[in-house]
Amino acid sequence: MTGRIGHAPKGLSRIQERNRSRIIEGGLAEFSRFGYSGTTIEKIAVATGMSKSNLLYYFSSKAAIYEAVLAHILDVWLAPLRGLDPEKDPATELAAYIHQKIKMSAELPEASRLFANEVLQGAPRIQRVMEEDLKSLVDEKSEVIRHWIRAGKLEAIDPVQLIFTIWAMTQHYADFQTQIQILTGKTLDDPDFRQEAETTVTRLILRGCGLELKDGTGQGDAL
Amino acid sequence: MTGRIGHAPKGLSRIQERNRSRIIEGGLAEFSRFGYSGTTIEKIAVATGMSKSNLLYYFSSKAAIYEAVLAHILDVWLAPLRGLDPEKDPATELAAYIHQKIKMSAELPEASRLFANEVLQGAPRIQRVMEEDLKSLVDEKSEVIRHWIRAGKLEAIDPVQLIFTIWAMTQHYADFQTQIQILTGKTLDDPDFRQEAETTVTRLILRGCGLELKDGTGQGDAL
DNA sequence: TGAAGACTTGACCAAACGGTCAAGATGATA
DNA sequence: TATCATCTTGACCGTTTGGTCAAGTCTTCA
Repeated sequence: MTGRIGHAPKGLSRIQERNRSRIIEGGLAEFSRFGYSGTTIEKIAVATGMSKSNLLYYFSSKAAIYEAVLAHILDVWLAPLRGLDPEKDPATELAAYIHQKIKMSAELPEASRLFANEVLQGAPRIQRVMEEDLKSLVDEKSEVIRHWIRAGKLEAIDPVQLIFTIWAMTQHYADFQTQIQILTGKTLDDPDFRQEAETTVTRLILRGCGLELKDGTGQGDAL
Repeated sequence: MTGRIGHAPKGLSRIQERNRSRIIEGGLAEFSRFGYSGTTIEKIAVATGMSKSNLLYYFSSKAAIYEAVLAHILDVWLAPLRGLDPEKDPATELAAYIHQKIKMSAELPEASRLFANEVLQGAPRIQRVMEEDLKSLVDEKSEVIRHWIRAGKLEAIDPVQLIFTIWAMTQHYADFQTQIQILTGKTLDDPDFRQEAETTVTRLILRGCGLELKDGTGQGDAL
């Protein structure tokens, strides 16, 4: 009863750190599959190998787990866009951005699906984050794209529309994985399919902006 | 007790027809907003102005309502792709297809979100439909695209990837409406924004395929 | 070693939910 | 108007679910 945890970010014991991580991991798996309402604390407990009561020792409620999961993946999910560098040339940067986004869809499809689920339902729990952090990030990167356009490095195109279409195409591979697998038998786990997806998206975006990519494949992996 | 309804498609009374429609309509609104698990029969009842018991008079279970909703929108949702005509030229046809898909996302965003929700969760209830009807439709239309490519009317591109990217971009405006509204303050309800979206998507797709659109705007509305 | 906290759990509770049922209201038909 | 099938509803039931609690186990450290 004395061991109040609440939302203290400081002084997590080894056990707390480990168990909170496990819960967030299991929560991500369940929430991304079944949505918020379709997920029960009990199912997360089973997924993590812990008891339901113990989950509620570390998080005060189901909603608290959900929010922790969301917060945990938000930064990593937005990282690629943050990396868009106005000093480099747009073809390289856009191709790299698409590469990163495809990579995220391949390696963290659950994160993509969780966001999709959340936004689909009106983003009731991350509205504030979107209105503040995401909005300012998108505004900032829109300005980068406008900078390229003003510099004559890029054809005129609405920056926000450009960002939306990149999001749409890349995340589609994670969000609609089931459909894609049914129709093609493949997912982004298949290296050939993944390369084909990346090539297609890159081609559409770059050409749509009047750009050309020098090197056909094999972009660097570094952020 | 004698008035068995079950799944008899024949001989629906006027009242039955009206009430089943209302339930499907209300069900679409609720299921698309909150997902299957997040929707309660009671909420659908309130939305339709009927009692919970009465809903269960017309449909044997919540799952039955859900399936009726799904079935109801499936045909109309796939209609645009069915219209892809191999005899006409690809630029016109692809532009028309994108136009239709944007139109659907604008006018039936709930249908788009319902499908997105369903697929996101592994398509547990429409897997068969996708494996059979959708797969054969996509196969057929992929062949149309390949036909264009063989005839030299279209650059070489993977037909399935092309279809996926069109789906991704157009449906994104419905599925992520909340996000788009937060970031731009607009939705497809805004005529200017809708035109901008359609122009952007059309431009990316056509250029990506090495095509040009003669007429900039104002495509016909007819199917 | 032993005490004080941190950690874990099973039993339990109230609310919400899907679904049943019997009884009443309404509409069609003669 | 009388009759019967259709339609509608409130009361009710069993299950599931989020969350509480008291009691027990394990860690840590003097």
